[in-house]
Amino acid sequence: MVLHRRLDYGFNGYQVPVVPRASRSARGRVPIKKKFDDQRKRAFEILATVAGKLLLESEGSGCFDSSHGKDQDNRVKNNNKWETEDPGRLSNADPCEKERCDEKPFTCLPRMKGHHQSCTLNEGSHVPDNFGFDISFNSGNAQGSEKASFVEKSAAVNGRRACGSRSCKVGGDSIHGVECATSLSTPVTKRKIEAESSIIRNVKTGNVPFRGTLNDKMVLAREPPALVCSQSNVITPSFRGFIPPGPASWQDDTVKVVCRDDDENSIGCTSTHPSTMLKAYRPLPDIIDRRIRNLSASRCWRVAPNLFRTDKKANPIYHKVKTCYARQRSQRIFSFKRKKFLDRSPLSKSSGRFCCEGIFNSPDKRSNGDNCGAALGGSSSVASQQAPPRSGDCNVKLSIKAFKVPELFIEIPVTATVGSLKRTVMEAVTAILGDELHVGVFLQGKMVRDDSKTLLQTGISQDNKHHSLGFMLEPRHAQIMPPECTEDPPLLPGGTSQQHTKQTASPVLQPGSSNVSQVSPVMNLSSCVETNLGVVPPLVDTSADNAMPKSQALVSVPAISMEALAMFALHQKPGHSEFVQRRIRRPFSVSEVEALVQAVEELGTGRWRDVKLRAFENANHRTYVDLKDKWKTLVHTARISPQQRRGEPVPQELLDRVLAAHSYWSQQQDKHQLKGTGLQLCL
DNA sequence: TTTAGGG
DNA sequence: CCCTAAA
Repeated sequence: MVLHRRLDYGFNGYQVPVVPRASRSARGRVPIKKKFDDQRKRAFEILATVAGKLLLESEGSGCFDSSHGKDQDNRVKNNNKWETEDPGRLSNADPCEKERCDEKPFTCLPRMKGHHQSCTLNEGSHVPDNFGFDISFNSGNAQGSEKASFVEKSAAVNGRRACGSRSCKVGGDSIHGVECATSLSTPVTKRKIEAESSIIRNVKTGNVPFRGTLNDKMVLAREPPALVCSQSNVITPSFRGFIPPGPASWQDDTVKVVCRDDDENSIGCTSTHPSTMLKAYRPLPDIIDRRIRNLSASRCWRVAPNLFRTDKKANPIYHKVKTCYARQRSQRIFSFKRKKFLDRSPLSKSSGRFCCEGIFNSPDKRSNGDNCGAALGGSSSVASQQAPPRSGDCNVKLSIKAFKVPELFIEIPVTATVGSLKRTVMEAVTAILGDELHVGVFLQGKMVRDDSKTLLQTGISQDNKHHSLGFMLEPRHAQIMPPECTEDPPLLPGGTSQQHTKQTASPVLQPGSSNVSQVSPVMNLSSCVETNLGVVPPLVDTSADNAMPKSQALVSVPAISMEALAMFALHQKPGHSEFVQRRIRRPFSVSEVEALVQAVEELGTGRWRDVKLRAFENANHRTYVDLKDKWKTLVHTARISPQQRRGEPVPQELLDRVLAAHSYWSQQQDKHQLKGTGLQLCL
């Protein structure tokens, strides 16, 4: 019996504009211990950093445009203007830029109360301290408070305040500054990214002036990437002039949306649900921004040291940042818990690879030598821009305009809210991006699988083919293991299946729905299977305290699944132990709650280890501390009014049992205490 | 390591 | 969920 008519949305790729952000290394001092809100944010950060670096490197000497600040002072002044969100700044800016912003192209996300903030990087100028990168999606209509909060992020530029949330342009791409990074006097061309990884180690800074092509890119950027339901493949932005005549794979700024329902199991069969998809698409920037915002928020103190060189009076933000710094500092003792982290972090124990390290810095042949550097130094997906090879220098200059993200399938009940849909899409994308990323290269629509081939052999080095070179982000183990998309393995004791059934019947977007995503033939990604075989990717050591799949590209609706997927998207580079990651939030399902209640009823409170062993022995992601915490919240939940409860509703019956068990065991505890006291008194 | 409790 | 004192 079909409880829900489900809609399957296949997102045949997202455009992930490459937006640079600051490199950790350039930031100078890194906090001894820094906890990130979650791994996904870290993944985004990494991605953004990498991508942005690539772009920067490729664009070569991209620096701040002199028109926006011929010297530092002017630039800072401009920064101040940005900070005050003076839209009039645009009047002084490149007309194209203004136009671009007015038309809300994807590269010009509304930020900070709707004002686009951008500047242009040009050769010869410098990157301010808080020049940063982040990722934004191709939605020009991101709204709301998420953006505004960027205003809160501030940083110092060479001792002067500057808004940490600016948008700049690099070769047509927007750069949303998030935080402090390099020294002001550090030209872009000098900036390397050794800190994050050695990705660009071999990159030769492409000294390709992009001015000449800037407008071309702008033309491209001008068109909002409306979600167009078409049969075309995903398209990353490309130069119009370079659009290959070939099959739909290079249509402009379109994102294929494949919509399915239960009657259409055929992968290739697509229908269109434009309105729905547009809605579904929109939340992405919000999410991303939230991630970035949180990220920057979590780090706002990191830039503080620079601020101490500033003049308080002249820089109100100084206080804000300093306050933030002080507060965080007071809250956290920056003790470094690397060991703890390593012990707990699955991936850190395993591959320990940086997200893209395997791509750019792996020992294999896929990226070594100048070819790698060249390709990366300018890696260009779509908006490739190639300088004529100089004699004796056959480097390929590329510029990654955007990454293609693997196709994504979502199944969601028709009864789900739009908000659920948004969240689902977001989480799916997040999960993908949060995974251990692998960069796929496709040339003229075909994936280049042979990593050992040289660019020359592959044809990438040929000018006339450059336009069809693309980069795609794909989960590292996408081809290796079939990801699970079901809820956490039914690790609960007997009776779980019924609970799951109960859960499935819930109209709420429920994890237990056992959604099975469909295989994406395009991406060659495995489908989710309703098994708990625990297939282990060869590259990942699961001896750590988890048995969860680590790589999923296709994601089904369950939020928990999404969380689970993202959970292991931890890209930890050995030695970068400051990246202490917070575990992903994984709300307890009703069945888990039931199992917990049952165990506590039997064992009592205060025996969390036993509870764990009894009811969650195989749920490696649930520690006894987690169970204890959950019980605590359950008790609290049971005591508050149903209106005040949030999250997935717990059946009242369970909550009653919680209260009963809690009071009972509390009594028992009291009795024991009294007993002990009495004994002591007697003695 | 586990418990307990604050954040 | 995190952190940590205390057992």
